Amino acid sequence: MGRHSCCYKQKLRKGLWSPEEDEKLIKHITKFGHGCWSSVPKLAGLERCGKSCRLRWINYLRPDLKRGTFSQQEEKLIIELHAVLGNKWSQIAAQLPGRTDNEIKNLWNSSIKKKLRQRGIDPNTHKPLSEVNDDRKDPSGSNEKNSQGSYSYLDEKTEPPAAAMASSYPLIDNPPPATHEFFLNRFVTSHEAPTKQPDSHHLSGFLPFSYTQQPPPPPPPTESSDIFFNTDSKPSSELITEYTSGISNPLLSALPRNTANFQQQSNWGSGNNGGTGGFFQNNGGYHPWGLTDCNKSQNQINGVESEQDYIKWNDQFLQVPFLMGKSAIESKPEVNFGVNHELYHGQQSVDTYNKHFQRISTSFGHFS
DNA sequence: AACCATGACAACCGCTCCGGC
DNA sequence: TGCCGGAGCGGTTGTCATGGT
Repeated sequence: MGRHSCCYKQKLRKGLWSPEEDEKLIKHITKFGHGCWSSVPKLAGLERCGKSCRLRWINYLRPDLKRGTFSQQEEKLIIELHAVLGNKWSQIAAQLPGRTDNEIKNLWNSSIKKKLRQRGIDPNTHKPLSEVNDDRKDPSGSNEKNSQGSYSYLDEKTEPPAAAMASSYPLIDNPPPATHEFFLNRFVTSHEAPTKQPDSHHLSGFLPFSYTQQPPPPPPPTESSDIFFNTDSKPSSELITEYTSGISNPLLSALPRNTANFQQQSNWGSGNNGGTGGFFQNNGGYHPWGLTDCNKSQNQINGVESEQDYIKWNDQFLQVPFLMGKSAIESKPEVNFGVNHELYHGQQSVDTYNKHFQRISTSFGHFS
């Protein structure tokens, strides 16, 4: 327990990642996928533990991350999800495409908590502070609605929704009785009826998506992923220049922010990339992060894999078309995993489905 | 200009879970 | 069945930027 076993083996770097380390990690994962995280540092030439590499990739380098400040809608959603799920940051993050659990957790702790308290809401229980403090009975009568007849956590004239969550959820149309019990029931139900016609395009494992007004998730690829999946991509050096010189390409703005800061503070991006293939080295269209398996031979991972193997590998990647873009979905509709239950091979239990979804969404980030 | 407080965010740590053997 | 190692999660700490005094 405790520190990851790989960390004991050698002196490993800790602390902030340098641009050079980032580049090594990105290059390795875009080319080979991460496979076993414990093997990544060695293969990528990093003096880091695998755990650190994983964290850096998932929370920062992954191309499908949505950078930038959270929108008010996102904040609302986080609050609503937190009311249901508690500090299950990874599950909350799963409902916010492009956001990481760490990011959400930080936002919660640094900002949202405070906002809620200012509004008189206890961030832990989502009940009025007064109710939490003196445990008053029947607090519902004291709650007031806003002009729209609903509660809003983020509006200035906000009243706590704890007792009236049903009417508070802005995303919910004709809501059921709110409360954790409802959601828990919903959760159970979703697992009990694997063959049931999905009532929306959303996964039903966590939330009552049938009540949401959210449109079905669009055929995935995020803008940022297009950078990597683009088969006629620009030379990497050009991309780097474009990115580091003012983010002229909107697609590139989705990339980590402080790499640009690093650029200011170091010579990263100045052309001295150590003679490597460049930051965004293209791999013929598809990049297999997250889908390697630990059985892949070291030789293959070390860059001597055959073309055929690589094609197979890309084929495997195509099994997750929602990450690949519309064309991938159209070409393989039968494996339209992640869109609804029926299309997920129809036969598999929802448990399996959810499990796979969890795994893949974790590995790849989240579809949007 | 120097110091301090605060906030945002990146990263680490400790732990649990899970699959393979 | 128990052990082990890898992956992942949530809590916490560290670092840096910024604003106020």
